[in-house]
Amino acid sequence: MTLPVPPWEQRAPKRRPAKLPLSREAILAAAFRILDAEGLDAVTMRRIADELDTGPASLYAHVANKDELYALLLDQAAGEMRLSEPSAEHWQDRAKEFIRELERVLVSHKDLGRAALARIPTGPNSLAASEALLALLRAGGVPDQDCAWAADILSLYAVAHAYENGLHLLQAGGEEAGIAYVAAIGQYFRQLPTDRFPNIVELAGLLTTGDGDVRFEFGLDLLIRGLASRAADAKRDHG
Amino acid sequence: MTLPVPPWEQRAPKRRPAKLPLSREAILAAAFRILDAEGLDAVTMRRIADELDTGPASLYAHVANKDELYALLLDQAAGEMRLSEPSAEHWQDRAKEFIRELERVLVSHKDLGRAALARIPTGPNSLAASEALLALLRAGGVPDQDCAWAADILSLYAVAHAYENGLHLLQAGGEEAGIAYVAAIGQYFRQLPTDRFPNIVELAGLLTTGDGDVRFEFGLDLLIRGLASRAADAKRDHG
DNA sequence: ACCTGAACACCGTTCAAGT
DNA sequence: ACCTGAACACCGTTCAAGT
Repeated sequence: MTLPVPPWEQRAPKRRPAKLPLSREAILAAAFRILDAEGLDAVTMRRIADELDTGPASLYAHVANKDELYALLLDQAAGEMRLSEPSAEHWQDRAKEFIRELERVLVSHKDLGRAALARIPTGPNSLAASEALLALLRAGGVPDQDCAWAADILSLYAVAHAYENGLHLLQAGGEEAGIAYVAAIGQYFRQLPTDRFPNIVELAGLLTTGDGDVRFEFGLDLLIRGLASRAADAKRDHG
Repeated sequence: MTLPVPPWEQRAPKRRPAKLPLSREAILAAAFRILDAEGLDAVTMRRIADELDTGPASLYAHVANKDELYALLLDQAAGEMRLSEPSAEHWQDRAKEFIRELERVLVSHKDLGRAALARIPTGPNSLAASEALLALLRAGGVPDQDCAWAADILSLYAVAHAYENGLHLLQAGGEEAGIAYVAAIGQYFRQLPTDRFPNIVELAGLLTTGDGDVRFEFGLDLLIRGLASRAADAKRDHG
């Protein structure tokens, strides 16, 4: 049994319990909520403002612009990476784990990887991650210039893959729809004219097998083999 | 006996000199003009319509939506690639040339590479390019599954690099500004606290040396070495 | 110092109406 | 069939005004 509320105590129903004071943290938290639910495209200044019961202009007291906001999201995500210690003997495994971890964290925030493309990360968490990767590679005896460029290339690979993976996951509306889409592409390849596209037709099956993970591992294997091969060459030439 | 001319076939006297009839070709041409001058962000339905002296709604009679338009741009660009014949002995060089060519064509259209990310190309020119790449790899004796996945990974590498390169070229407002930006990043790395970021500080120079091209070649070397290494392993295991 | 409403200059896409 | 104007539901960012 519920008692009637006297008219003088009736309030407009507040959909949100308490309006927290605006802050960079609150803005980032709201941004992550939207990002994780709907993807990066939904993370607009106006949506965030909505989420915080204010107007879009209010955000600009705490964040320079949307680009800086994305950089902050990225650095916060970088802080979620679990970094491991260098190991001379197992540098290849450690490097692989690092790149997997970067990809994992990015995909866990949908298509956040897109925000990492074409940006040199300079936030504290991103720097700590780069530092760890460089340490991993140097411990393995990879030449310094290779370490520097490899850190760049390996991260680019993780980011690009994370973006593709995250977007598929998002727009297909789940893992299953993504698989169905790839299967449909396979069918499309199979029915192409054999005289013009013999290799595509013949390899249609192989082109569309493997989920994101095994394809990711394949590229990772190529890159690390390449690095090891160069490191071996350098050792031979030098010593 | 003359048939009546339907109203829509009657030609209105053209008051302005050069208004071509709308067509997919005219729309694509206008889109490329904007793209090559200002980059992908400027290629909006409304800008294209402006360029063609019409309203944005008119474009939808020729193009399903903006996403299809981007796919068409991409396939037309793929048609600009110069493809080479397979060669068993020189498959590594041929594969490298292919990836360089893909990157070159994309960068020649500013940041068009972005439109290639997270999209499986299905247009005729893109298919012809994929077909050529698969032929190149198979001629070199790369195992079929490796060919299939490598075609994907190598293209992803070219596309991701082209996007970064194209964007730097665009937003820096030219080659020189881009170099200045990288140099500034180098200075930033150098003044970081040595205790927290020893490797970044020490490698600051190496991290920021090399223009886009030599960094691109480095990654390409890693990938092709990796492929060759796998191919050698497969040969050993199998024969 | 922080927040706000209103405005500016844009978007992609739809739809009924025109030729 | 093709094209159009107007509208809808959005954007990022600025700015003068408020507290």
